[in-house]
Amino acid sequence: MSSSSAGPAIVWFRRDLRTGDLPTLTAAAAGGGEVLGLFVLDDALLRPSGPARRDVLYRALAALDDDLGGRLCVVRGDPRVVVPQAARDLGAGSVHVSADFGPYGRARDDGVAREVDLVRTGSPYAVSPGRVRKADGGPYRVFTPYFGRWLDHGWRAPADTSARTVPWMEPKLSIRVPIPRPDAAGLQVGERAALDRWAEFGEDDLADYDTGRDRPDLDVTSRMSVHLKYGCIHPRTMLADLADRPGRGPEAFRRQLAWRDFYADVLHHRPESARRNYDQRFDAMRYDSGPSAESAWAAWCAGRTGYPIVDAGMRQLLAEGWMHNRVRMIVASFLVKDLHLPWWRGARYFMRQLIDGDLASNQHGWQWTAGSGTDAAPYFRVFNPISQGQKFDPDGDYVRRWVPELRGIAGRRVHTLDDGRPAGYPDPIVDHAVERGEALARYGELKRG
DNA sequence: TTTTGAGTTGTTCGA
DNA sequence: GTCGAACAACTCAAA
Repeated sequence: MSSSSAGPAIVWFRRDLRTGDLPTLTAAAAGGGEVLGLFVLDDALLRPSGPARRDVLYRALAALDDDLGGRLCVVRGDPRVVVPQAARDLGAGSVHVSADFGPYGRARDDGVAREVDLVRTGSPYAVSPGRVRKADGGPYRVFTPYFGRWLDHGWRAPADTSARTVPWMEPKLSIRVPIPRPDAAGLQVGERAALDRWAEFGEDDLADYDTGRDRPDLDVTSRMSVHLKYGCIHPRTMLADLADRPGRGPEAFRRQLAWRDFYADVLHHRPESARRNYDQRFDAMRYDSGPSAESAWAAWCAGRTGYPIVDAGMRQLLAEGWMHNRVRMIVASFLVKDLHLPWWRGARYFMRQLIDGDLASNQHGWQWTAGSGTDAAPYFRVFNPISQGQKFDPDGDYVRRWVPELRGIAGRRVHTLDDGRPAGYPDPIVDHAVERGEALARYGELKRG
């Protein structure tokens, strides 16, 4: 089959909900005919997403539909069935996608490709998984050398954006369903919102990103993760801007974009590591179970552990569907090393709650904390939730923002609660010093085992 | 071929 | 209060 067939071309949107800097669209428009914009609501992906991320998806779809002049065609079902059906109904010559490298996405796309002419152009990454290799051809397991090759690799300049004005086809498919439209109030997502936020971050906080990014109280991170999640902006667009910005801040931000690519690369080479320990020696790790473990789990989820920085983070997650990265590490360390619960429970909970939940970054970030991943933290690196709070939320503003019970306590004493706990705020559910020792003992067993 | 040094995100202890 | 050492084991690149 060939993309020069008589019928229209289909652009099947997935994690690329934009029209600018979109190679898929350029490829589809090259045939000169009409283009149908298609999105598939796939329950296999929607179910584990949780309501907050589904809401963001619907917002991004609504924005894309507006950009297409109301011509985005949304259908529901298994893509292996409905995409070929759409192609048949329209007599489409080809279906254009940007490549998906996740375990589910790859299997799904291989299935669709058996039925239609599926043309993969580009991916959601600056450097696609599998393209950065060691001299011996194998994948990297350590970030820093990966980063060196990643920088050498470079990325193509932003694609021609004139394809924005392709002749979008009227979506007259019978299987079309309406786009769920959340309230106009709330988080702004979509291509325009992503570009606006990126410009705002570049003006306000990028220059000091290297130091400010670790301070949850200051709230000066980019908050671009949610826009990257559904491809409302491509990292290539951001890297092109960063190239004109010297300094430590832009450099630190470029590193963060490389981490996103690194973890996608790791997952690409080891798809089973989304669910299982990357380092299988950790399969022998002892975890707590039973009623007291479940009650600790419930306290962690609800933000009622009695450790202020942990509770602030978990409550921000519940309220915003987002948590500052430094605090993600603190709460993850607490679940794994203070409560002795398995990383994948925390990872699954994050994937349900987070609006930016990205499988590769989330699962491997958790494995980094647990020590079972690539480039993992040394096992003895156990975060102390009180000193982490004092160091990164030095005036206690972040804690007071998210834990109302503690608003009456001024300054950094909100972390130590030296003068007692306000009524209604729980006592610590565990003793950190004791559980740190317990965690080290269990890690020690792995080495001997 | 072998060796050497460095590596996102830390804490505690003793001097 | 500050400071360096110790807390493993392994990957990877450069010498």
